Amino acid sequence: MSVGVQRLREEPEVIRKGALDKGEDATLVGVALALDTRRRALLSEADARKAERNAASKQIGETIKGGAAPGGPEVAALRAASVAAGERIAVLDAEIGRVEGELEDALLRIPNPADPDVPVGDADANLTVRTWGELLPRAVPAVGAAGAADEAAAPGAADEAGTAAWERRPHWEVAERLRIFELERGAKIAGSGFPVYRGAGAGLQRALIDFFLTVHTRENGFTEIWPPAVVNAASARGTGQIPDKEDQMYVVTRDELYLVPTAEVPVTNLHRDEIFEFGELPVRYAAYSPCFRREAGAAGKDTRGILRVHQFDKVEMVLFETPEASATALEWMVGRAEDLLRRLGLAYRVLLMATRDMGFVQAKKYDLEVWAPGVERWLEVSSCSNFRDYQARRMAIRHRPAPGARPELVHTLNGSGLALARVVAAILETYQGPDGSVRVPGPLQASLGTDVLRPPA
RNA sequence: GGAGAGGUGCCGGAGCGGUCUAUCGGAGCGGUCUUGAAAACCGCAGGGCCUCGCGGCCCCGUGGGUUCGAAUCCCACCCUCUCCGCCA
Repeated sequence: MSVGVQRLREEPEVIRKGALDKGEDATLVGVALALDTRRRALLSEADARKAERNAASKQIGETIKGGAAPGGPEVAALRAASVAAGERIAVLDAEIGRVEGELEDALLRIPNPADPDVPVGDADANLTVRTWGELLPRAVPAVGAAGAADEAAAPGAADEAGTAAWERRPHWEVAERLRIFELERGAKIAGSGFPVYRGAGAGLQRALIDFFLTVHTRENGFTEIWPPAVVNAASARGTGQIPDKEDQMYVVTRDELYLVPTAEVPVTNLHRDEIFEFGELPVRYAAYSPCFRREAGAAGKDTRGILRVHQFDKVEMVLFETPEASATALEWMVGRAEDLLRRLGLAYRVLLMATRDMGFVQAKKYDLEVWAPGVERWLEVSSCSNFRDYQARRMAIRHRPAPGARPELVHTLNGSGLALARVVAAILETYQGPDGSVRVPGPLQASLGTDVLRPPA
């Protein structure tokens, strides 16, 4: 996870500005550069000494083979030279190790510069790229119209939309009447923030996962991956979960395993330390996984319902692209996530995140936010990013740009397609009726075996 | 969990203290020949780092150790395979 010394030497000003734009410490660029210079000087001397030692050792072998006594004066002199070089090497190697450790440390704290077309600033500078669908109000007027939801929803559903005025309820109230969440019991058996889905609620989870994966594999050309729910330390380090976000992860200390916070971690690590041959790219994976997040420090925020929980479900898109193709691939991937929301008939907007709101490792990032009319808020359901070569460098994921050519780093991207819990919340709030029923979006009807969920009598 | 075997460059597979600066075969790349292809032959050829370049250094699962010198010897750990045990 770093910009790499190569680029640091070539365009330090770009890296420096990138750090400033993201509100990070730009002085580290100078520090890293100085360490790199020192490292190279040390390396040169160490290499020279090692060459000396190798030559001496080789000569010892030849001298003995030539008939000299192994304990004789000739051999003893050579041996002394080799030992002297060895002592110097030990000192230099120790110093190199120390300098490289510091360099890596500095590099780790230099962010990936944002692409030139990313707005500079904090969250206020986020750009709304586009909005789709009708933003339903919480208060439904008396004349009965279901609005945007109708476009993709069950035909004939509008006639039940009422005559009397009413107010949409937040999703947790809708779910309670439907008896599809078991939040208190989830807290009992695991803890607060570990939701239990019951009946049609469970079916809804299964239907959404299946819908997303089916579209991705059959229409979008993704290869489906069903990854482990835990990863080892090397993988957690590969995508940068440790050391930066260690507090966010659940750790199985006994076996040194980490519960995955997103399928990005296991799936991106699939190709760690590998070289794609010419013509193998792009490689595009879609993967479902449960996602575990401690959400340390988030207590009290969004605690109602299932907006912020410790375990949720998500289908993730992970792309390995050539450097030339990654910019286009990001736009394409965002389009794939949008397509899912449209088919579900959920209003959403696409935000281009500004430098200080996009994260340390992303070069460019879009957020998809779905409209939840029951709470009248935008909910983030997808985050699609291009990391360029920043992640790939740490994981040594490379490709050959031409047959037999030297390997170069790939570009990695990933994006949610989509995160379930908030989509469920949006569905419940968008498609609810005054009687507590919820119409089922078209793509999920076959799987659920009904076009409407009704509260039990 | 127990016993045994093994981890070498893209793959297969030698090497078991000093011409190993890692043999050989296949795949790969370039070339000769050919209308084209195959075959044959010739050449190049793993990954990383330092260097303008010449060239040098490092990597034989990982990390330590012994030695003037380790793929080769010693220790620890990891992984794979076979058998046994246990078990969705």
